Amino acid sequence: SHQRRKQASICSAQPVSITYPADLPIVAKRAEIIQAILKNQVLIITGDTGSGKTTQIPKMCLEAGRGRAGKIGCTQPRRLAAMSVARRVAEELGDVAGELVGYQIRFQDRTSPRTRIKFMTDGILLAETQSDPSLFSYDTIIIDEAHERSLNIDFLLGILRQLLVKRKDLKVIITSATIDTEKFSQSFGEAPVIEVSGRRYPVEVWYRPIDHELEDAGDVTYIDQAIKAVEELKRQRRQGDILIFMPTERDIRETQQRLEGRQYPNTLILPLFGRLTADEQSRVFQPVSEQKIVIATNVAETSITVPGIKYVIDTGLARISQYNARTRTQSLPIQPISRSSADQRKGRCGRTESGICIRLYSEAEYLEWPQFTPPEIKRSNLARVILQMVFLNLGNVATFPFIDPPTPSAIRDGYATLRELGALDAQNKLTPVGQMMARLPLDPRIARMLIEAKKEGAIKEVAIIAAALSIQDPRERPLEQEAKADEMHAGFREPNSDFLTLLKIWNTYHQSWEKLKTQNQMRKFCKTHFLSYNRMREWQDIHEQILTILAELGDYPLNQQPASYEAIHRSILSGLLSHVAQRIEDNPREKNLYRTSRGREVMIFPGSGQFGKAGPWIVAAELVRTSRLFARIVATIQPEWLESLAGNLCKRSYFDPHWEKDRGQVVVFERVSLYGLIIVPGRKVNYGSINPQEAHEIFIRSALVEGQVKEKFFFLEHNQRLIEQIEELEDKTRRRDMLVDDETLFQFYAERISEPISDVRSFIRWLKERGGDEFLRMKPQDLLRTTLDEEAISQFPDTLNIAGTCLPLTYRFEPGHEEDGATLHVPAHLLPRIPAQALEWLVPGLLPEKISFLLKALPKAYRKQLIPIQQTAQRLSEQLLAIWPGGGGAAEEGYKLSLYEALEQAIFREYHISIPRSAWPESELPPHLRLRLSVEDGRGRVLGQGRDLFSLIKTVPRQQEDNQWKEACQR
DNA sequence: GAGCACTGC
Repeated sequence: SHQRRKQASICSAQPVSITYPADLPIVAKRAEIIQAILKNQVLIITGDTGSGKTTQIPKMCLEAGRGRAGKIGCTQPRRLAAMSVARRVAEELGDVAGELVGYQIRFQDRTSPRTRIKFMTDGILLAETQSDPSLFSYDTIIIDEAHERSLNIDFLLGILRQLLVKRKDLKVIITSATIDTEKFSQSFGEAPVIEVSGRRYPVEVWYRPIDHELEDAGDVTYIDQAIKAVEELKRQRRQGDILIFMPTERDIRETQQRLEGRQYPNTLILPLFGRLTADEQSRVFQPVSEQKIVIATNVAETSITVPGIKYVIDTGLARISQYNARTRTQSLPIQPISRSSADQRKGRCGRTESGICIRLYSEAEYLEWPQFTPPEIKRSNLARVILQMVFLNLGNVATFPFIDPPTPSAIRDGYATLRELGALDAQNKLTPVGQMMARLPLDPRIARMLIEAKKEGAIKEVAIIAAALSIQDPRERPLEQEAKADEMHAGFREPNSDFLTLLKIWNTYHQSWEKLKTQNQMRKFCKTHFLSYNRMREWQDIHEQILTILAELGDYPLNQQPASYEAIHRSILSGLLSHVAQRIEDNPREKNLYRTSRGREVMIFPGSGQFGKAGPWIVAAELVRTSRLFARIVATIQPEWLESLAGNLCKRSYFDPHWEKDRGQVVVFERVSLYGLIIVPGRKVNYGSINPQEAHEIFIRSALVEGQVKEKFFFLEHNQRLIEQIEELEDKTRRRDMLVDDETLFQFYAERISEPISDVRSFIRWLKERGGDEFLRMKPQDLLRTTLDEEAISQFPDTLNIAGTCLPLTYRFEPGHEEDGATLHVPAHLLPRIPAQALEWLVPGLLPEKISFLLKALPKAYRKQLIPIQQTAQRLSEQLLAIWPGGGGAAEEGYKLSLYEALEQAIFREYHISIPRSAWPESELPPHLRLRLSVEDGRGRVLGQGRDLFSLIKTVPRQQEDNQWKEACQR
């Protein structure tokens, strides 16, 4: 039918006649819409894709007198749409795109000063808010496809809500395909809603739900169910094209293979998903005589419109990106879609004639599903949005008028990410680094890499890599040619880093460009190397854009020398510190399993050049959870690089602080971890600089109290001598209560060493400043717990006078030890002259205990007569001590009397009791109550030891008299 | 041992 055109003249300087294609449903509402534009600041228009809203509303704005004080800006979610819509509207206005009607997308600005209607991607408008925060260049803004609720759209809508208060002259029109207008209307002060019907044919819905019991048992899959649906259509000999929605590429390939296996006559089966090459994708547009069965992912839901679809088969499933702020993990789970998504899929047929939508789920399930897919802002890391907001001074994120405000935890996580990248300081204020990151059209992590690259002198390489990480992988793996593609790609592979592999692709491509110089030749080059020409161009464009901005920022010089592996990867790491992983060593069979931040287990993606080849530490450009958590684009790194890059993000713990004599320093083991990964297991560091007070205490205890120092200190030697003397007294008197404990020694030093010194060098310097160590020399009263009992000590002589010679005595107080008690040191030649009685008489200090023991161990008959034993023992001890023979004076004659004989005499004298010699339990005496002999030669060598004189005499060979003994004794 | 889809100073 012929188009009936409605004419109107616009009141503007340009003599343009505005006509409308009459068969578009929206044209019927023209007057109403123009009135609404005139009356309201905000207007919401809903209508399906066929309604003509995208092309006609801008024209109605023009007719309503908009586009004079500023342009009419129309945003589109996709570049292609912005471009093609602009061309069509220009054509309808009898213009060419770039004049009255222009468009701007990334890398392409087709507007002129005359442009009144500007189509653009929503990203462009968002970017314009950086230089024109109030969007003064527009008097009208149309946000098209607002129902798609991308991050850009939600951000723009929030900005517009704020802006409308300031700019009363600005008109905003929001268009949406769905009936979810309430939210939009409410957010914009109950703005009026105009509904425009779509131009649609009826679509019948058939529910063919999968049996979930069989599905859970693994007996049937949604692929089986989809094939059954195709069968049903085929059985009924239905002719139109079929579109099947599948959640993943794998499912598509499987479905394709199985359908091909059925060898339907006159049928063409085509896969459709984002990673397909442009050629492969374009096949769905070509008209063919066969019946087409297109098996597609979500691309076919909004991005790619497959023409002429008569039947839709919908699994009701999709991979939906999900960001979990708590675990900081991005996942791509396969999930049931929303009702609006299911309706959108259904709407992919019925555009040119009536259609049928076969749903592989029940109506009840459909009704249970959420009405809308959660907007992207609820499913993403907010770092980029927050950085922009801080940069543009848009106020508090938590109170910013988002239609669907992100959760507080998502906001916290976004801020944390930016602080970790150094874009914000601890007060969440923009840092100079953040300032630059905000200006780069890159993900904050990637922008961060460039800032580090400046320090590393690696901007040239990192700019190329940063651009590569911003695009889809340029490598293509066409169906049926995967092996060949892999083979060609292997030529680019760099041994340790997928990042360098990308760099190699770039370099190879550009070296060829130098040689070939024509676009056609480069297309060929790309084809033979299985690279996407378009993506290579996109890569180049982004690279150029990065370099332009760096040049504008200034002071980002390109390095002339090629950067080292380390420089490049340190730069990369600066943005990806939470994407570091360490191989899990307890599983040697699985080389590709790693532990990454927050204890997550991650596997190198099998498509990576590092699969099975990476080192113990890696960094990954992306961590995405699908069937498991995968690391994609991976490089081997050295953990030593991390500590300085991570700075305050590193957690340090210290263990086992101790004194090291050789270093003369208190050291501690330092463990450094980053997001739970131990990057330094334990290295010795000076504890004095970490915990000076505790280090000081350890220094005093180990170096001074225990004396563990290589260097000589006079005060230490002095104090040590004093201590030894007191210890000797303790050994003699068999007490452990004379010397003060270590705590007191510690206190002595602690009180006097006023500075928290913990190493020998500082200590020496400090002593010098103090003019000596006098004040650290102890006096006996510093070391003694009580005053000395000189009388008691005299009972333990240092020598015994035997055979005209005084022989040295030493003491030890250590029950159970062989040397416990008193030891008499005897020159071998004097051994035969030692009287056995000397051993019995022991030393005065031990005699009372010996007598007491002997009395207590007497046979009962005697013992009974001596009760109370303790008093008896004391009395006898006094008498015997009076005649103790070892003190000299009595000299040779001293030991004539046996101790037992003396005891017997005293007992008889006092108690008139005769004790026979055999009654004394001599053999039961504990060792320390028997004098011990150490037989030595002149050089101090021990020839024999023991408490039995006669066996010593038998075993020790005779020696000549030694003068040294005499001298020693006289000293 | 294998990843939905868009997009930008």
